[in-house]
Formats: sequence, structure tokens, C-alpha cells
Amino acid sequence: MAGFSRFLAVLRVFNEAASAWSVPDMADALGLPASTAYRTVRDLVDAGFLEAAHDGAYRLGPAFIEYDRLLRMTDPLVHAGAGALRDVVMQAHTPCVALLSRLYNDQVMCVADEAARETPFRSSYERGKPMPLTQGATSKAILAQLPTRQLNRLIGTPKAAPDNEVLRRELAEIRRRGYCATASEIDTGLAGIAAPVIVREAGIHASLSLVAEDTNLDESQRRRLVLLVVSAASLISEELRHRHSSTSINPPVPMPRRSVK
Amino acid sequence: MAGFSRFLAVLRVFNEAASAWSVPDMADALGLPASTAYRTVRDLVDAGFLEAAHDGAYRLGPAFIEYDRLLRMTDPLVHAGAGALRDVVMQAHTPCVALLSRLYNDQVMCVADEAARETPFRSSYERGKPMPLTQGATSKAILAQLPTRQLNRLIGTPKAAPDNEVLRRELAEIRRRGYCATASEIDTGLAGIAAPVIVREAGIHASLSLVAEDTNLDESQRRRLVLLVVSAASLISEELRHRHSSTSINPPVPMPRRSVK
DNA sequence: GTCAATATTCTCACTTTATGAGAATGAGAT
DNA sequence: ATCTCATTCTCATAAAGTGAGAATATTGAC
Repeated sequence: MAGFSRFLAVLRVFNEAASAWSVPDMADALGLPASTAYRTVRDLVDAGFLEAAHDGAYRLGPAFIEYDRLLRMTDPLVHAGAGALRDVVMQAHTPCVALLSRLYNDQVMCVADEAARETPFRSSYERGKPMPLTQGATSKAILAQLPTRQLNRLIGTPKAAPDNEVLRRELAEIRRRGYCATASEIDTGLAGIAAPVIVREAGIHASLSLVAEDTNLDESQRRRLVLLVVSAASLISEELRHRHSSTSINPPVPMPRRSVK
Repeated sequence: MAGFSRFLAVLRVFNEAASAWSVPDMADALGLPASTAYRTVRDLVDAGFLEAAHDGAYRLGPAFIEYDRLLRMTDPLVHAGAGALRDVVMQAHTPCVALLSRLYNDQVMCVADEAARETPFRSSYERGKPMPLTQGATSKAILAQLPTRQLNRLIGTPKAAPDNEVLRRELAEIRRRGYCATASEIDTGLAGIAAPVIVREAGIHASLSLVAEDTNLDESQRRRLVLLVVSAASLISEELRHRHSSTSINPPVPMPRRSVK
């Protein structure tokens, strides 16, 4: 391990349970010599990825907030979807959470979320949390739309993983219907309704989903929400498609030629 | 330039105006040989900091969303403040935006924001955007509470920067009052009311502020909001102080010893 | 399908750079 | 003052990144 991966290793020791670290503790945890650990941390602090907290403890730094904002403002999916999510929870007329989630490499991650007023629960899907690939309406709606080749790479070919036959059948059904509805698959008591947001040409494989309490939903409610989700999802897809076709690939501005030490 | 700084340089070419880059363009912009640029980008993609978009273009990647969530969940200030912001905009009973902002090195950055329902405007302060150090109620409320030594480092000593005399006097006044109110200093037509959130022992220098339309505020309104902001800010400070005194500095859990290639 | 034009990865000799043990210094606590 | 622990510094060593150019993959045009 060396070079870049050392920085990644240091960042990876931070998690929900251990969010403040002293340098010696990091060095111990990673098996690094003290001098290297100190240097690595100093570089990360200089770059804004870590921040000195107190008593020699370090926390994640402001660069993550800053880059997250930049991503929020420039990522076409997040940008196009955030407004749609607000509309969806408004028009749902019931306590619920709306989510926009994407395939990122081999995991699904929620990239935007919005809760209706007075919603007493929360989905375990939430912005920034990696989620299982094969469970929940949100993920399945995405998988169902993938080209066979890509799907095989993610869940294994039918031959290599025959136990995925059930899942494959389910995905085919979802593709036919155009949406996916599940109940208590991720959070017990909560139902999920998801519709795909797919823009192949822009490399976007995503879904829009609505999470509500299962017991609150009668059949007509459910149908109404399915319609809401499906139409909102296709609205987003349309906008993305349109934006993509009218966007140049290369940076529109000559770009700031920053000097680097 | 080499090693780590090459990664930083690549990340820095991304901004609001240029959010998708091809590798050759990056190489041009940074004066890097193609092979190095491709390698750097590949490493960043592997780490999740960049993502392949389409047609050889790259965007900021999911790692930023993920680490931002982690920070949101573990940073004591953000965690303690988010709830308070919701309360503040509720109790303001007027269209407004509440902000929680921090000193990070030599800039001020908003780390959490919340708008009241039906708020037709937005503050230029928003989560993740670095803001000027010496303008606006938000920043001044923070500066006013800094130890002399630290303040001198940021705005220069009275001798080195005598033109800051006005600012210094203003900050003294803010310290005496315990809050700062400004109008049209950042956004014309908007007024800001800010109170400090200072927890020295935890290394936190922050402020809570409320932004509303200046014309909407009569004197009694203004007094009410000042009270609201000041009390919310001290509530957050108290919680942070309490939490800090009851928190161990080192990671509570032995930590996951991840293997790195 | 072929072909040309790019985009991307690979190779490899060359150094620049990071590395880490240990010494030196700094900061706190008793 | 002294001890302890945290942090930085030094420097010989080795490892990693570097970059020109070749090799290969991809894409789009025809």
C-alpha cells in the first residue's frame, strides 16, 4: 500500500461509529508508522478532507460539503430530480418519503430524498447511503431496466448463479409493468413503489420511489401513487433526455487553469 | 507537481461552469501528459470520487455524496444544529431561511440550511458554499467571538491592517450585544440576524442566522426574531458543550482493520 | 462489414517521491 | 522541573509514480 491508497485508507477509517480519530489511533488501526500517518493526515487537512477537531482528534473536513454541493448543483439527475421529488410528496397527500436513487458501479445509492410534512417514519434509504442491489422496489426498478449484459455482470449469469432465477423472473415482470411495488422488503411496515428513470445515452440508470406505511394504503390509494410515481419518473427521464441532447460534452468554458504547487 | 496534488488538481477543474470533462481536456487544462491524466482519472473513478458519465466525459462521483452523509450524521455541529434550524423556521412565522455556518480555516461555510414553507427567496449562503469572511451577519457573528490572536491571523493585526479598524469596532459591538443584525449586506433586500455558536473546547466557531426580507420586518418582529435566534444558538451551544464533555476523544469501537491493496 | 480517427491502456527506463526508523522538538500534566 | 505523549524533522533507502511512445480498443462514417 502506498501513494494514493494511503489517503483512501485513512479516509475509510471514518464511519458512523468512529467519527473522530487521533493520529496514533489511525496509525495503529492501519498498521502505519507514525510519521507516515502524520504526514498523510496533514496533507488531507491541507486539502480540506480532514479537519482538526480538538485534542489531536480529526474529523471529516469541509471539502466533502463543498464538493457535495457542487455535485448537487451540477449532476443532471440530482438537479432534475430534486424539484420532482418535492412535487411528488406534495401530491401524494399522505405521509411518505420520495427518493431518487442511482446505480453506482455495483451498488445503489440514494442521491436525493424528500419527506412529506408530518411524516412520522423514515426510509432506510436516504441520501448518500449505499443500499443492497437486489432488495427493495428502488433497486429492483433499476435492475429491471439494465441491458442483459450489464445485469449479468452484477448478479451473475443464469448459469453461474441459477439461484437468481426467481429474481430474474421478478425483474422481467417489473419491466413489463413499468414499475415495482414491494412491502416490508427493506423496512418492515413500509411499502415501496418505484419507477425507472433511465437515460441510456447519458449513462443514467436510476429510479424514483415512494415509501409509505403499508397499512395506510388501500387499493385505490396504491393505484393513485403508482400513477404519480410513474409519471414523475418519466417526466424526469424526458427532461434528462432533452438536456442531454442539447448539452455539449466538453466544458463550455475554457476552464480555469489553476496553478498547482 | 506530483503524487497527491495531482489528484487534487484534477478534482479542482470541476466547477459549476464545467462539470463534465473529458480526459484529454483535463490533460490540456492541467498540462499533464495523457497517460498520467488517464491513470489519475482511473484511480479517482476507482475510489468513487469521479464517475464516467458518457462519451468519455467524467463527473464528480458518489463518494462525495457518501462522505457528505457520514459527515452530516457524525459532525457534532451539523447533527445538533439541523433540528434546531427546523424549529427556528417554524417559530419564525414568516418566510425566512435559517442557516448554520462555521469557520473553516480562513473561510466561512454554511453547513446546514432550512427554509420556511413558502419562502419565495433564497439566501446566497447555502450549504457547502464558501462565503466571505468579513461580510454578512453570519460571518461577523463568528468573527466577533474569536480570540484576538486568531482574529488577527484572519484579518491582520491592527497595525498591519489599519483599514480594518471599522470592522474591529463593529465586532466589539457585536460581542457586547450578543448578536449581529445586518441588511442588504450580502443580498440586497434581505436582512440577516445571527448569533454565535461557540464551543471553544470542541474547536467550534459557528453561528446560527436567520435571513428574511427586510421590508417585512417591523421593529417588534425584529426583536422577536433576534430573541429566537439568540436562544436557539445558545441551546445548540449548550448541547454541544454537554455532548463534548461526555464524549471520549478516541474511537469508541476498536475499528475495522480494512485491508488495502 | 471496412476503415479511419480517437480514446484508452500498456510498456518500460528513469527518477522523482514517498517511506519509515529514529532523533529532535513541543505541549501538557503532575 | 520532569515525565509522558504528541508531533515534526532528518535522511538513507527503496518504491512508486512518471511520461514518451507503442499497442490496443472504441467509435463513427461510409
